[in-house]
Amino acid sequence: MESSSTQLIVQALTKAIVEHRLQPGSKLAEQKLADHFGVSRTLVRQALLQLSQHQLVRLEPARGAFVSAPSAVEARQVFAVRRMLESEMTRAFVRQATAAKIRALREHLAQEKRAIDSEDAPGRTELLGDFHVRLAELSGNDVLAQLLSQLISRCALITLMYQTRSAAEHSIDEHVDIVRALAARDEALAVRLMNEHLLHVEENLAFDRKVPSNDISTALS
Amino acid sequence: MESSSTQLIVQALTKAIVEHRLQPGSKLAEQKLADHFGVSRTLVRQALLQLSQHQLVRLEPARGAFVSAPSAVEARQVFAVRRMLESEMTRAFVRQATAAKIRALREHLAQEKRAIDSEDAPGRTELLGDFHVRLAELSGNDVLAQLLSQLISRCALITLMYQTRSAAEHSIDEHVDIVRALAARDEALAVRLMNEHLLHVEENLAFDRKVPSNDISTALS
DNA sequence: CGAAACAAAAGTGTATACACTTTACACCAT
DNA sequence: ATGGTGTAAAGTGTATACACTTTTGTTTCG
Repeated sequence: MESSSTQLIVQALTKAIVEHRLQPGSKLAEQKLADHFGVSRTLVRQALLQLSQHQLVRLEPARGAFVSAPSAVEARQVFAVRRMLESEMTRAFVRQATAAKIRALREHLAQEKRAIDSEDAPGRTELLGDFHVRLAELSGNDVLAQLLSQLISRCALITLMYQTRSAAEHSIDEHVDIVRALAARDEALAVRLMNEHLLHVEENLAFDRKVPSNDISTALS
Repeated sequence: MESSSTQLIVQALTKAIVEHRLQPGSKLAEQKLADHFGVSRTLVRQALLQLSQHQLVRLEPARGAFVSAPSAVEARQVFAVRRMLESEMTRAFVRQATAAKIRALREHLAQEKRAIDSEDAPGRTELLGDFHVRLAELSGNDVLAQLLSQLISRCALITLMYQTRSAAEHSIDEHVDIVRALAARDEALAVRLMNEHLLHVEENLAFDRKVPSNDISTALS
């Protein structure tokens, strides 16, 4: 079992959703997606089913698939879980940090800094999220890394609506501080900074925006 | 989209896998399952796809679906994540515990005690896991509850191979202690007990058993 | 007797067909 | 004009068909 075509569709749609080219609430019609990707509805359905499990898509019986529009409550719960996982993950990282791992993180920070000037908000948000995923991967717990990766995709859906450029800069600064603490093997400080960082990100969300609808073919092309 | 038939199949298979009626490594042939549930392969495939996302099933390209047999490393990582989530969950519970919630937990403990005498090992393991899921649900974070529910299913797959009756009794005792601490609103103690409990469960695992194979129709009937 | 090669059977991967539900729109009555 | 009704179009839900891959069993050769 398992087709990589399906996986490609999942990735393409995930990217489009997380980058808000497909806006929350948009209808994802199976035949249109099938035409766009040049496959049958079968594979599209498989992909949509997966995305619904990742909570990026909502399936309504007999009505079809729609890009998720997470509620404020849900958003806060996701962030709460992230804080639980990431504070401990930070602790784990410090305990087995190596020079190579620190170097990898520093390289990522450089990438973030380069992206800050671009007008590409989705790209920025993606990179900011990737920092946390990278940290999870480097922490040596694959299960954690995969879980967190999904949670962060989910966050991106939320964050991108509200993240301002100044907030992005703020996040990068905090990432820098965290890496500094990690490099110094200062467990307590790193954990505290990570927690505060996540709280700051959450605080910067304004849960009172409109969600327009969108067309598929323009968003994916 | 979304069929409840598919969901029924997922639940039936999840139960069978978690209770070890379908043993790790067993082949899950689509047509056999389809015949058994009286549906077409289409719905079975959807179910298997979901189960693979829950890590209860492994899909091998062009070879089919097999019941997962988590490695020792993976098991330890899952437990590590559980400790991260559940210690914080315990903290959250204490902060908003009510008499009703404590009562609900006590009722669950009574159920566990009743099950301890039965020969039904899968049933015991299931109940022991349910305690943690219940706690998550009562803690008020749905996202956490759903995540933990999946992790615990995954654990059951592992645990059931090794859990002895004495270990089960031990777990129940620890559950009782935890609830006592929760009722006393003793946050620090409850968190500590939960952490120790999870460590004990993990310690009791012996990662050196054989995994026999199995037939579908007998296991599901 | 054992191993390699081939053929048949079983099984997966994807597309398509068709029933049934929802949505869109035009038409009619008020 | 407006609101409701009926009909056509579009879309989803499930089954089936068919190509292609893997597995299995048999036959043949060493």
